Amino acid sequence: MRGHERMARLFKALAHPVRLQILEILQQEGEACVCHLESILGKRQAYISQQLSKLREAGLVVDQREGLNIFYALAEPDVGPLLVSAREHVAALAAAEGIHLAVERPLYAPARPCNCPRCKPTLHIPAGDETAMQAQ
Amino acid sequence: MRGHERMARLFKALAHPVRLQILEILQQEGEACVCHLESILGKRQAYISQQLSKLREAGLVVDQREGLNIFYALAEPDVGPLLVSAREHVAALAAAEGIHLAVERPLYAPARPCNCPRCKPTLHIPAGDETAMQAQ
DNA sequence: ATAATACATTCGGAATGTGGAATATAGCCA
DNA sequence: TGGCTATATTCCACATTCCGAATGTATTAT
Repeated sequence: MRGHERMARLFKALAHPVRLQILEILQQEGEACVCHLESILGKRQAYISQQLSKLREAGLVVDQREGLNIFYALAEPDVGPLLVSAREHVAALAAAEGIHLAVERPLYAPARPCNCPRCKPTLHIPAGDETAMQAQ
Repeated sequence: MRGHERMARLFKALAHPVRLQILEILQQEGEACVCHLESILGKRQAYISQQLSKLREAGLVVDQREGLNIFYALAEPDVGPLLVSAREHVAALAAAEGIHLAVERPLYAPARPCNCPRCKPTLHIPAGDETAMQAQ
């Protein structure tokens, strides 16, 4: 397959706000189970699973079962650097429009803590704070 | 608008092989008129214009009329670094699959030289050579 | 075996993207 | 003015993606 088609497929997988959020969470937390993502994003479980499926097909994440839970993590090679580039570009574009976007990644915490065994109870920001990465 | 939606819109604009090729050509040549892109890519003029329109809406390219010709160039801030990141990621992924993709950008030349005033007749590779960036 | 939990998949209608064909517009020249 | 050239836009059929609802599957506990 041509390189451009591979790149297009990669960008297609990334062209969705919820998928981007999932990747960001995985980049920050290292790994997360589905219930964790569900709690953080406040979306239905099936919906999260659908988006994870797309990310899996694109080779962007890997999954590992551990009892009832399935933990997801960024696949190697890591998309992290690419996401950083994209964030910088978007921030620069927004700055040129006079809009300020937070460049640093937001700290995620589940709205309601999920009860998976490996869920740490350390919540970084109080639930309901959604000002990060938001246009002003 | 949320930062993730901005990023998703950016990736959506990039999620198309012909648009990626156009950006690559502009990155390499600095600027190009539509007839030039038409000659290089071997696509219909209206089709090229459609893709350029998408790139314009996404704020990725700027156009400048010069007589009958309209010259396109990458907008500032430049998507170049982001494309480099993406190319590296795709190349690393392909390498992990045992497939070799050329990482360096291919040199483009029109199949038939177009007759716009600023078209240089320096052809880098003979017409018809399409092995660059192709899986082996 | 049954139930419960955590996650995945399938289905279907609405929305969006794709690309061909035809047509429109803008600038140049006679 | 009219015609020519370079580029843009509109229209349309078809394909794909999105996301809610329902259902399926794997694992653990009782």
